[in-house]
Amino acid sequence: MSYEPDWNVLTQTCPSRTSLARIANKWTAMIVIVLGKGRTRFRDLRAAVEGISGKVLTETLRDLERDGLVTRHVFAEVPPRVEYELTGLGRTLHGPLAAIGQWAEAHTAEVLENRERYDQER
Amino acid sequence: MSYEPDWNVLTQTCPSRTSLARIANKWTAMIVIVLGKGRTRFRDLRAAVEGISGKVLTETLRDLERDGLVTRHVFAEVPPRVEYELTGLGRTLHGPLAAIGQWAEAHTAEVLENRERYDQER
DNA sequence: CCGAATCCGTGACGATACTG
DNA sequence: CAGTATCGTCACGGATTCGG
Repeated sequence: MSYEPDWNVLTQTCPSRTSLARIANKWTAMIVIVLGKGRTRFRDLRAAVEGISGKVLTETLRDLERDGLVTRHVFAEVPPRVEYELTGLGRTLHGPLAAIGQWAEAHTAEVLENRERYDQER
Repeated sequence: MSYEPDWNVLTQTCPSRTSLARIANKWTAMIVIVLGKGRTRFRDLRAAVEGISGKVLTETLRDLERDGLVTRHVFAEVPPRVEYELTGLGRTLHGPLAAIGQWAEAHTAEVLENRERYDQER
């Protein structure tokens, strides 16, 4: 794995920032977390990521496919069936995103307390 | 460190999802990455996170302060000086977010290739 | 001069209806 | 069932102005 130290997400024009913007968002995180469990059908993905609309799910999956993080498997059946799966590249992203999700779950109690204290003080 | 298995970012109404939404965004990631280097003045933060507007930086820092991830130090000077610093809780988030940033920098070449291939095929 | 508030446009997101 | 299309809404984000 070659690393390009020239690329810096903090630099405005660096292409790496477009990658950061794509992966550092809640829908991408949740989708990749679910896909980490294995190949998943569109319908099940939509059910697992509670609250996501079909439109947003489709769009996010398209973007992930375009970036080579997800592969799309279409079955010529009626009713149609489409399954999504992490690519090798996508699997390298699963760990970091899962860590973010786990951080959120593990520290929410503390965060909620902090919010209450902050809101009371003002 | 107690972990609450009941909390699940995939559940629509779970409070942990509000935490996820806050930390899984590009501005938060970049700000926390910079603050990981140490206490930083607002002006320098704005310069380091290239392209961010003053308004967005202020708002994001307020939210991070509210959640207890960042402390705000105001100096009664002219011109004014305000410095921001990660809290203990904020430092526990630095690693995961830095990993996301490093992933973006490390895999952008591959992502760009994938995008070109995808766009040519259609 | 630096930090923050105000104003306002744009784009993301959700809901609905429709097609293959 | 898996999208696509259209539209309405609203939060995000940029430019500008204000305050100290």
